Amino acid sequence: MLPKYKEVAYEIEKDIINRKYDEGNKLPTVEELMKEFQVSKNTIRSAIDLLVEKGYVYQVQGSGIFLRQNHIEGYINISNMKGLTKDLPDIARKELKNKIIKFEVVKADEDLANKMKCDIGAEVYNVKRLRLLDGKPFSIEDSYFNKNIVVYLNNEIIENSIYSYITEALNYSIGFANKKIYCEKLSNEDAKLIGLSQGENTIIVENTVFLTNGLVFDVSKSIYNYLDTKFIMTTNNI
Amino acid sequence: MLPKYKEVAYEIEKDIINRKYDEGNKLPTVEELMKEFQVSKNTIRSAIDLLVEKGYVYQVQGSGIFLRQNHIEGYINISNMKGLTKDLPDIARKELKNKIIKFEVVKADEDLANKMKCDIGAEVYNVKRLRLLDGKPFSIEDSYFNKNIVVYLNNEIIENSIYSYITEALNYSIGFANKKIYCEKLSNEDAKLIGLSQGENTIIVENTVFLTNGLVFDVSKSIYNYLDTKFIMTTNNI
DNA sequence: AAGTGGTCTAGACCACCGT
DNA sequence: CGGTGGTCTAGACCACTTC
Repeated sequence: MLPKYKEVAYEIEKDIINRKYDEGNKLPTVEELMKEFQVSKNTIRSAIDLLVEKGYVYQVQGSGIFLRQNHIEGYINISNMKGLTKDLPDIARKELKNKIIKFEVVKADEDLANKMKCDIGAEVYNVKRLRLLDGKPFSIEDSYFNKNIVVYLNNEIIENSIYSYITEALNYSIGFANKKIYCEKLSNEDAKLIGLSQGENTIIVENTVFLTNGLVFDVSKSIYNYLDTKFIMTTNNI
Repeated sequence: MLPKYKEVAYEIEKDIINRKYDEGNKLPTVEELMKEFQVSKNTIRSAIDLLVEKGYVYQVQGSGIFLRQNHIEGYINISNMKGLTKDLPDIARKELKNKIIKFEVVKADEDLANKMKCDIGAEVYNVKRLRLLDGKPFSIEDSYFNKNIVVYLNNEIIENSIYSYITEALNYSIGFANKKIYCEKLSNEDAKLIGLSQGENTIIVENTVFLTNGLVFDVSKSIYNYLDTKFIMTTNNI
C-alpha cells in the first residue's frame, strides 16, 4: 500500500507519459490537484517534489508547474536503478537476452569486502553476463552479490532479471546507489565479446547498490559499446 | 534570506563535512534536531530530504539517519551544477585557469535554436575554453550563452568564472540541467589541445542549463581527458 | 514497550508572476 | 490585485526497529 503522496505522484506521472498535459506544457494548479485527488496541499506538494526530483516538471513560484523534457529517444537514463530489464521503456520493445559468461561463488578479497562492506572471505556470487538487445551485444556486466542477502541464484534467474528476482521473489527493497562513470581501454576478451577492438576506449559504469537499510547487496562493473550507448540525466540545483 | 529548512540543511551539511557525526555514522534523531534548531518536525524532515537528495545521508524507519559515503577523492561529482570553479572542493586547492580558444557572437542556427529554445538567428555568445588545472589541460568546453539573458561578457569574465558572473553580478538563479554523457573520438585539433591522440575515444558531457524560470541560458559540450577524469554520482530509488 | 522515522491534515501567512 | 506556488506549525496517528 503506497502512501498517498506516492500514489498521487504515480498517477500524475502516468498522465504526463500519456501526454495529458502536453497542451500548454503545464500541470493543473496545486489547488486543482488537491480537489482532483482529495488530499491536502502538503500531500500534493510532496507528490510534485518527487516529480521534480525525477526530472518530469519544474515549478515557478507565482506561475505554475511546467513540463520538462526528460526523455530523449535513444538515450539511457542513468539515474534509473531498477535494472536494465525494467529501466528502459525506450528499448523495452526490443528483446533483451543475457548470455552467461561466468557464474560462480567466490570468497571476497580485501578490495571487494571493502566495496561490499562485508567480511573478507565472505561468500559472494560472481555473475558475468553479456547483455544482448535484439541479438546485438549491448553491454558486459560483471556483478558481485552478497550471498548473505541474495541467498540463492540459478541459471534461469540470471538469464532473466536478477533485479526482479531480488525485489519480487526475495522481497527486498532497493534504496540507493553510487555510480562511477569513466572511459577505459578494452581488454582483448571484452573487446571480442562486445564487438569492438582491443585497446579501444569505451564507456564504463561502476555501480554499488544498497538496500533501504543501508546494506550493500550488489557491486558491478558494466562495459558499454560506445557506438550504441549514450546516457542522459537530469539534475536540480539544490 | 534562506527559508528555515534550507538553512537547517546547510548547517547540518557543514557539520557532516566537518566530521561532527563520523562517530556512529549517525545524525541526531529528528526530535533532537527539532530542539537544536527550534523548528517543527516537518521543517527538519524537509531539511533531511535535501540531504538525502544530495547523497549525504539515508534514513531507516524506526532506526535513524545514517551517513552515506558520497565523496571519493579524485572523482568529480557530476550532479553538481554550479560550474567547475565552485564545484570541486576536491581540486579547489589546485589552480584553475581558462585559456580562451574562441570568443565571439554568432547567430543561432536551427539546431542551436532548438536546443536553446530561442529563435533562429538570435544572437548567442560562443565561448570555447581550454581549462587547465595546475597548468595541465583538464577539459575543453565549448559553450553557447543566450545573449538575451547573458547580455554581456568580456575576456576577464570568461577567463575567470562565467557562472559566478551570472549568479552574482547578473543575479540570475540557476534551476536545473539536462546532461548527456558519452564517449567519442577526438578531432585532431581537440586532441592537441588536451594532450591525447587524434581518433582516440574520450569522455564527453553535454550540458543544457536552465534558469529557475525554465529559460535555457547555456548549452555546452565538454571534452575531458579520460586519463584524469572520472565521474561519480549518487541516486535514490524513488 | 520504547524509540525513531513516515504520513497527513487544516490553517496561516509569505513571495512571486502576470494583468 | 488576483492567482499561484513556497514555507511553517501543532498535532495526530502509523510503521518499523530494537531490546
